[in-house]
Amino acid sequence: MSLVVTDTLEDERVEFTADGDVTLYVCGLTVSDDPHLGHARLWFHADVLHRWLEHEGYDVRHVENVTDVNEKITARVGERDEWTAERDVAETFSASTFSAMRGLNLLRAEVYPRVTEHVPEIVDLVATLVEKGYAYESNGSVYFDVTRFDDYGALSNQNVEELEAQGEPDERSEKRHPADFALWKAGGVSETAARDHAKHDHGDSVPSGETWDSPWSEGRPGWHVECSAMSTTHLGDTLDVHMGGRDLVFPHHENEIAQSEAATGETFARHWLHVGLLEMDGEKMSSSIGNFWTVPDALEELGVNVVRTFYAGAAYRSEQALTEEAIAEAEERWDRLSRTYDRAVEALDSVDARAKAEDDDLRAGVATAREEFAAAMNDDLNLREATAALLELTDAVNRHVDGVSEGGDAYDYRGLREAVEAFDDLAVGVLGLQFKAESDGEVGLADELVELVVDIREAEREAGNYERADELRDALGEVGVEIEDGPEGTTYRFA
RNA sequence: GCCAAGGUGGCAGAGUCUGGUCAGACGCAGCGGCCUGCAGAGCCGCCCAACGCCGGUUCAAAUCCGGCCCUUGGCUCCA
Repeated sequence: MSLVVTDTLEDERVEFTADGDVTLYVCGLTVSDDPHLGHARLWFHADVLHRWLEHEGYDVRHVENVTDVNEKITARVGERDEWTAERDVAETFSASTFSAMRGLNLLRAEVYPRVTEHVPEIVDLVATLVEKGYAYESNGSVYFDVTRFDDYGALSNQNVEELEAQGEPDERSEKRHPADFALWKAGGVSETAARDHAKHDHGDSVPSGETWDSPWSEGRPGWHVECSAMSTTHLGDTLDVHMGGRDLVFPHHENEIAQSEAATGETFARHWLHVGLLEMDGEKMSSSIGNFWTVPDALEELGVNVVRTFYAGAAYRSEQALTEEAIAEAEERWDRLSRTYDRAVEALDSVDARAKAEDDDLRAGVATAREEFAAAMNDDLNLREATAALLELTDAVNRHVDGVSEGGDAYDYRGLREAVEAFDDLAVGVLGLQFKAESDGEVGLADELVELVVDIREAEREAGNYERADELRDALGEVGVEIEDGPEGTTYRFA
């Protein structure tokens, strides 16, 4: 079975095609602030695509840029004492971005290129475009001439004639066509821009940011050209997949196509995948609107597994609303998966590998879950359906374990092992969830103490002192230990 | 105004390309049962109910065509 994806350029579902190696470029972050859950949504879906392609036998070369040259970054210079230059601000938020990515359990990309390290490549690309007649210099700045590129607007279905002006008012007079966009801008960040984007008062010393030498002027690279230069540098002229947020379709990605294809004459990207925006209170989550949850805060409050389960609840191409209900649902789904995984591992630990009992329901459940998971993933990465396949497997596992503890047949060692392998392969390997259960049999001090309390409570229960027993259960609950009384005694787990 | 993505049961979310075989699966919320000292977890069952609106094509439309309404995004920095 092959993977079908929704391609923005083709405007429809298309079969994913690539040879054994897949080049994946993700339009990354401008490091001017802590990343929020909207950014993380793109990362998550790129990560799951990466994981699924590897699962299906592809070698994935994943590159994600870090935009560390931007007027919003410059605008924050001086906000803290240690931020004396644009690079200081960028460094702070690059660090917080990478830390957030680790916290989200994202597979590492091969390279995280930065604009500051690719200025020569950017200048070369701009020079090529000028030589080929696709760009022109004006007052030391260089603009892309959209009228020279026939397919301009194909990605976003825009008509060049109807486009409004791109860029700041002061640069419009330098352009031949209002839709032309900057490849290189002479000089530093304008005082207006630095003041507009600032979160503090600059007073008299307004930062203008770093500038670089070029054939046209001492200046700064345009935003769109960075991605073209960096993706080509690391992944070649044609990308297999280019991913980004839906809000970047126009003008950013449209401009990338124009620059790259004008320069190389090759198709820039075979597949364009756009991730829908995360909404909060009916509008998109955005730093500039202020309705955002930072990744560190969300991880602290919900944990990586709930966050990832939440994202898996909606298709990448759709919008997704972040609501209390949606989070509660994700918590329930995750708890259910993780409890069942723990039960399966525990049962597995308690049986002899030579155990011969067979539970056809369990074994069929594993096979079905694997088939349905794969079918869902190949159907345009339908993660909710894929998760549903795993949740159906939890039913089969629970039925089996319940059946045994209620006096039925013995455990089906092989069936349980296959179930745990399926969870490890799919939930852990593809969805990037992390189960806590370890079957190493080690007992730590915490376990011994909890068992001590559980024993005391058990004695109270036997003596009929339920009030006292409930107090102990509540007390354990407060320190994060869940107690469950079952047919075969009391079990506990660290929540 | 122009461009794009959507509008399906209480919520969430498939199906729309390839008209009929599914308005399906999973989950949340709700209801009942088993189990239980209670709770939780787990299992089983229920949930009469929904295809934004108006036309058209067709033996047949959630699915195709036309018009309209609404939501979100883009057209300025934006994942």
